Amino acid sequence: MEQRLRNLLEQAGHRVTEPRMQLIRAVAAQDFRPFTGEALYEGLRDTGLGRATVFRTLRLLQNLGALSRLHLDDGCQRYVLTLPGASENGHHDRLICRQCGRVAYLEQCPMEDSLNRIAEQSGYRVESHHLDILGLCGDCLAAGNDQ
Amino acid sequence: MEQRLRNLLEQAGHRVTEPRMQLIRAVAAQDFRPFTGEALYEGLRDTGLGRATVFRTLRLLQNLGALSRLHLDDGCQRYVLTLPGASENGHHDRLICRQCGRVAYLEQCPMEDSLNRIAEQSGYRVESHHLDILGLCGDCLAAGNDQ
DNA sequence: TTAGATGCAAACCATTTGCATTGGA
DNA sequence: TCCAATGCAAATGGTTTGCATCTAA
Repeated sequence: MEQRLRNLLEQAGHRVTEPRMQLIRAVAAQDFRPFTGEALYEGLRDTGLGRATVFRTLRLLQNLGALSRLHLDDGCQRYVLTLPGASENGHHDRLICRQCGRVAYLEQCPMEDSLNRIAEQSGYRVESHHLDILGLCGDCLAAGNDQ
Repeated sequence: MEQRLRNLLEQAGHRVTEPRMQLIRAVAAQDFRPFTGEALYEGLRDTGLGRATVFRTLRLLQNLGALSRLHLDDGCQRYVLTLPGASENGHHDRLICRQCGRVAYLEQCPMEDSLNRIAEQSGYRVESHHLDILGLCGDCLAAGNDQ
């Protein structure tokens, strides 16, 4: 995962700097658990990374398709790692556990069949979509956190 | 629409005050076009409404189910009117025109069939979901704004 | 060598809060 | 009457910007 992010930077013509690698390591360690820029900055504070660098680099990684934002009721300031290659079809269909926060990606888009019908009925030219499914993941159910 | 919002307030035991009615009129005038709290405040500034009242009341209307937030790339600070009764099933499936911004609601949830299958395959207990479809509406297509 | 990246601090912007005052039920 | 709602101003929180300095390519 670190390698993937590093490659993304290089291939887009951005420099691979020490601060960026430090951030990349921290991001990779989150492993599909959402995080805020501020939280990441806190965790990297002692390495000397500046707040601006953290936010700038997160935005960069988002633009490169490696991170996406989560849209929960408390706002949309959380980032999550995307699945490699998932950005090719332009969207991410996600399952989000409201208990532990972990994000899983649907391998297959459940909307594909519906989109043509929706376009027809609505008169829209459908370009993309954004689907988040909320619930409790198997682990949290098993742990009895199921209320 | 104004009446609907007014009723929501009353039925929930909130007072129907002059400032709130002024805000409700402004919100109703937006007619499924998204708006930010700040923009609404600007438009109401000369009526003497305070910023805090605007934001407090918008949040109240959101909690009552009359407004929901839009989740676009530039953040999620935009509100839109919901369809009356749409909050009963707990979610809103939307079509959003990226040109004119107008929001349309899908009458029928295109996910219903898929959700059971997704729950089964993922081991999640699916509780709700959030679907936004982005594209160009018929009007904008007809107007030639189609690039 | 040199544009791109960094760190710091200050700026920014939307939103929230504290508090004394007002007004709807 | 009396508590919910208001307006103001100040605080907040997350994010961005300006700028001098540094460093990867």
